[in-house]
Amino acid sequence: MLGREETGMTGTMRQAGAGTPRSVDVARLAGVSQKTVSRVFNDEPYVSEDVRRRVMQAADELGYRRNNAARMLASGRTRSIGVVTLGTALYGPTSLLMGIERAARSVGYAVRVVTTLEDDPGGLAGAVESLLDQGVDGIVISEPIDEGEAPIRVDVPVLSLGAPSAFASSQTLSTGVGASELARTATEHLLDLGHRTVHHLAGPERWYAARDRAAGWRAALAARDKQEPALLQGDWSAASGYAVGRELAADSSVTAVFAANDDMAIGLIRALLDAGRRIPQDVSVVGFDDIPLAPYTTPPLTTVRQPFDFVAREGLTLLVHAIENPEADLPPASDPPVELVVRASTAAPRPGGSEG
Amino acid sequence: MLGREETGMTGTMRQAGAGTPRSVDVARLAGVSQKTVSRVFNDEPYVSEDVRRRVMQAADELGYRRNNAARMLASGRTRSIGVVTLGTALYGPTSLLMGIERAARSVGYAVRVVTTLEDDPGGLAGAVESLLDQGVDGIVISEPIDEGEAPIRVDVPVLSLGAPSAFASSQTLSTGVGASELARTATEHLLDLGHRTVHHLAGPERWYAARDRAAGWRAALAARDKQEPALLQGDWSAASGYAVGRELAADSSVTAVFAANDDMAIGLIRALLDAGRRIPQDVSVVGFDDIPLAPYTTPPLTTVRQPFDFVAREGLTLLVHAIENPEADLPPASDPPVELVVRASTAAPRPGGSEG
DNA sequence: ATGAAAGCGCTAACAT
DNA sequence: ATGTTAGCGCTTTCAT
Repeated sequence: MLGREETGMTGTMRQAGAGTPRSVDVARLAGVSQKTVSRVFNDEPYVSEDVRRRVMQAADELGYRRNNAARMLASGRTRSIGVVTLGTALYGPTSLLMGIERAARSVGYAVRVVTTLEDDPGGLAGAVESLLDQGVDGIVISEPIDEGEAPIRVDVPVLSLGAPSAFASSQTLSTGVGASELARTATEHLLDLGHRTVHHLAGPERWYAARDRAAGWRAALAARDKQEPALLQGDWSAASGYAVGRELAADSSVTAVFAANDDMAIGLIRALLDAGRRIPQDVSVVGFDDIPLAPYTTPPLTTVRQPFDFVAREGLTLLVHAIENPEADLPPASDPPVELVVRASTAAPRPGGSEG
Repeated sequence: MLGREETGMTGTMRQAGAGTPRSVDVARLAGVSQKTVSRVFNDEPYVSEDVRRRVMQAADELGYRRNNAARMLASGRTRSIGVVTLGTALYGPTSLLMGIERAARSVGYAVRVVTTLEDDPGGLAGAVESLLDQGVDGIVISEPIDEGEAPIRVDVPVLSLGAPSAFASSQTLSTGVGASELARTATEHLLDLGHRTVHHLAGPERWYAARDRAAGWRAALAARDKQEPALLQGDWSAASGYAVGRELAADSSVTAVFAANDDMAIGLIRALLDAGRRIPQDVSVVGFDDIPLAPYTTPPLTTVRQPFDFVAREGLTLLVHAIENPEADLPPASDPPVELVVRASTAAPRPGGSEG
């Protein structure tokens, strides 16, 4: 008594429901071989129209659905990519995540997400480990932070969105949002308005995104031989912008500040306003991101728009290319559009009013 | 010549790298059976400390990692849950998503994400289908929309975050953020201040979240025998709040409005301000969500805080319970805390100034 | 406390 | 154009 033929009730409940149909069941009903069912579902060539139709109908009738685990095991591919992103509702990272999901689904890839906390040491490594355990064909690290760790070896292509990657990988890709150039444009806008110099309210030092923006700001200043004020340090939050703003309000020599994101710009403006300084008459401020609220703040915020969707789509295309053509060269990434959105938070400095 | 023993190079490159170690390799190196390796990695009982250590070391040495596809196939469980969420960076849905991921990971579940576009008919059904194809043990639908569709049959537990679900499922769960009660609190705050009545700027009708808030607003009004003004219709965006605000500005009889989210409240305020009305002297407005920017707007926004993290964690706990105890009753959900955050956008109406 | 054997439901290679 | 066969790397019985 081996009971080999009595498969059907195998003890444990399989795939959420005991009577789930298999491809063999479909094959039997359609009067073809199991392999043919597989062919139909994978859109392989050499299947007659007639057979294809019969198979589809049988599948429909039974409510057949391919078992992904079996596919993964047999093919060695998961058709899914993992995304490591910050576990907060920040506009930038979130926009990137949504863009990636959309792009991934459109090319037949599923998305697994793991979040990190900013103050969790080794969080990135843990997140990547977890994705590797789950099984993914590629990984995208969105807006990475410099954790100063030893590189981890990863066997799948890794796309770093917004920075160089700390992960050694067979293929390490990287796309930027062109943050540095965007930052430069923002700074130049202020300079063009006639400001003597521009202060910069930066994001946390460990973020590559923050460094890029600071670099762009420096470049703009240097190109016009402007004096470079001390960097103002924020943490992306409006609260940090507010804190910096309170200090800045006392210094009447500052007439223009470029904040590394819109949230900080808004916090900064609130503090300045509370201190009785007028925006933009007394001080101009430009943000970064163009969040949906930017046009509605007081005053409406001048900012640079980050092409999140563009970057997400382009990055994902690169990653999928690397996954599916392991040896091939990577297609060059095109430059994202730079867009400065001038609203009401910037103006020329008051003549002669800039010196305290 | 069957070559059965020559396994090792099986033609196609398996799992991103040909030489990936299997559990047999670990077993061999540790001098135990393959099953024992499995035992160790699953924390099963009846493994001696000595053996456990040897296995772990061998695994470490080889860089062994369990193959998830094989585990899923053999066990019939994916240990992952799917999340359907709106593909935008809205604060609420995003916060829920992040909260769910964190909670899921803490109990050993991976998260698959699929986004929907609001104007994509049948988007929800498609998203759920896609998750089912990928293989998930449970599904959470975050902030669902009433698509008026026929219910779809799903074989896994479904958790609806913020609304009744349109999916027939073996177990359909549902947790609310207590939106209705929150809305009621917000409205009462305005009434307590002395306003004759309160207008409501609602979210899109198809959203259950919008309906809940409107219901809470109505209840508060009814409880005090206040006249119920016509509903103002928005779409969650600040832009829609702005549009409504422009119309409202002309009507001096409105002194208090409760917006269904902070973004719309901010757009509304911008329009009112642009029209020369003062906030809160001429009109009070309260928002909903308590987004991080709320304290920094002009004026700082009075709003009700949604307990996203609480709801996400609690909902996920429920879902996992349903997954792992298919027959058991569900533990009752505790009520989320209600929190009104009073800032500067609300005040008592000017005496006698409320009639145009 | 440990091991041997038998699949899980597919895809891949090789027929035909 | 379609079928046959042999795994993919685990977990699950069931022995011992």
